[in-house]
Amino acid sequence: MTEPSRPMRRQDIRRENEKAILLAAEKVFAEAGFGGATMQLIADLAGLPKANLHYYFATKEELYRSVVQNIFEIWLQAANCFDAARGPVDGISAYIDAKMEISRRHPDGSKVWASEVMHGAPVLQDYMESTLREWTDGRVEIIRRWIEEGKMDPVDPRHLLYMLWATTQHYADFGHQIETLNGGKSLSDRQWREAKENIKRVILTGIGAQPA
Amino acid sequence: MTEPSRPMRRQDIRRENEKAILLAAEKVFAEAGFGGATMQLIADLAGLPKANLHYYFATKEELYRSVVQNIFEIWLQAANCFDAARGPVDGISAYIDAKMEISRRHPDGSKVWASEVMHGAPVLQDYMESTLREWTDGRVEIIRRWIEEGKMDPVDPRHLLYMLWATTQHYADFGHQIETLNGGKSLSDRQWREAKENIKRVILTGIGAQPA
DNA sequence: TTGCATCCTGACCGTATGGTCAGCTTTCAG
DNA sequence: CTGAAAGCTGACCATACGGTCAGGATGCAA
Repeated sequence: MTEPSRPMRRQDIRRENEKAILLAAEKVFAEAGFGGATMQLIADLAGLPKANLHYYFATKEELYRSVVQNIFEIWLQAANCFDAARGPVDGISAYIDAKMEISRRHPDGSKVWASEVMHGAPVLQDYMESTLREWTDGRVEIIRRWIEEGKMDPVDPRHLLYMLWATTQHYADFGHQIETLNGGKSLSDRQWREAKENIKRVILTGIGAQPA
Repeated sequence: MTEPSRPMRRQDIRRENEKAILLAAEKVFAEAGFGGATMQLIADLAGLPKANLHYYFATKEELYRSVVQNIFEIWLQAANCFDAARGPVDGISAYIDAKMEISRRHPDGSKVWASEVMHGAPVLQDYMESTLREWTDGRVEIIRRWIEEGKMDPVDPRHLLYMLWATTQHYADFGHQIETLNGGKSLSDRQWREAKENIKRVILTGIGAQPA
C-alpha cells in the first residue's frame, strides 16, 4: 500500500485518474468487447463515479480509441527489434521475444487489438493504411534482402510476417484456451520460455536460417 | 433465384428459418461481438420480424450458443485429418489444409469462436474441458510417437499445436488486416494457395519432417 | 485572502434493446 | 371438412445504458 494520498497536485490527479480509467477500460473492453463493456463497469473497476469518466473521456468511443491507440504504440515499439538486426536469426528471434513479452505482459491490450481488427478496425483503419502498411512494406523489403543474400530460404515475406504475428498473438488472445488445456493454470515462467524457444526454433529452422 | 416458394411443408419451414437465422446471427455476432449484436439486426438480415426469432430461439444467449456450437462441430471435423495420417507430413499437411479451408469458407464462424475464447469461453468452457482436452491429449500422443519413431524433431507437441491453430486461424480472425495490407482486396485463389504452401513448408521444415 | 479554473458527482433523461403476448394465419391429421 | 397444432407478428413493456447537467468541493496563482 502507498501512503494515504498526500493532497494531490492537479497534474498528478489528472495523470493518475486517466491512467486508472485507461487500465480499467482496457480490462473491461478485453473481457466484454466494445459492445458488452459498460461505462459503469469501467467506472467501478477504476474506483470512480461514472460521471467522472465522462469528465476525462467525453464518450465511450473516445475512451476506446485511447485504449486501442495505447496498445498500438506498444506494438510498434516491439517492431523496432527487427531493424537493428543483421540477419534473420537475430531479427526474428528478437521480434518473437518482444511480441511474446507483449502477449504475456499486456494480454488485455492484445485482446482489445485483436477484437478491433476482427471487427473491421473501425477505429484503426487509418493507422493500418498508413503506419502499419509502411512498417510492413519496410520489413518485407528487409526479408527480401536476407533471402537475396542467402541468409534464409525464399519464403514469402508477407506470409512469414503473418505467421509471426499469429503465433505470438495467440498466446494472449487464446490464453484462456491454453490455460484450460494446461490444467486451468496459467503458464509458468518455464513454460513461457519453452513456448518462445519452440516458436523460434520451428520458424528459424523452417525458413532455413541456422539457429545459433 | 429459386421458384417462388411452393407452399412449404412445416418441416421445411422450420429448417429453412433456423438456417437463415443461424447464418444471419453468425455474421452479426462476428461483426459486432455478442454485446454489440442486436436481435433486430439479425432479424433484418434474416428477413424475418424480430418476434419470429424468439419463436425459434428463446433468448439471445441461446441463439449465440447455437452459433458457437455449430462452428465447434466444423472445427472438430477438420480435426479428423490428423488421425488418418501415417506421419507428420501427411497429418500436418492435411490439417493445415483443412483449417485454412475453414478460415476461408467460414470466416464469420471462426471469428465468433475466437471471440468466445477471448472472452473466457463462457459458453464453451465445458466443451473445452472435455472434448477439446481429449482431442488435444490424443494428438499430443500421436506427435510424441512420431518423434519417438524419428519422423520429426523433438518439438513440444502442445506448442506445435498452438502454432498450427494460431497460424491458420489468423487468416480468418485478422482477415481484415490482411486485406488492408493486400491493397484492400481479399486474397485471390493463388494467394490462398501460396499461404497454405508457405505455412506447410515452414512448419514441416521447421520440425524436421521432410516435405514431399 | 480571494477569485477562478479545475475537479467532482448525484440525480436525471432519452433511447435502444431483449423479451412478451394476444391474437392472427397456415398446415395437416383424422 | 374441421379443429387443433404450428407458425407468425405488431404492439407493447421494463430495463439498462450512454450521456448530461447543475451545483458543490478543491487546488492554486496572485
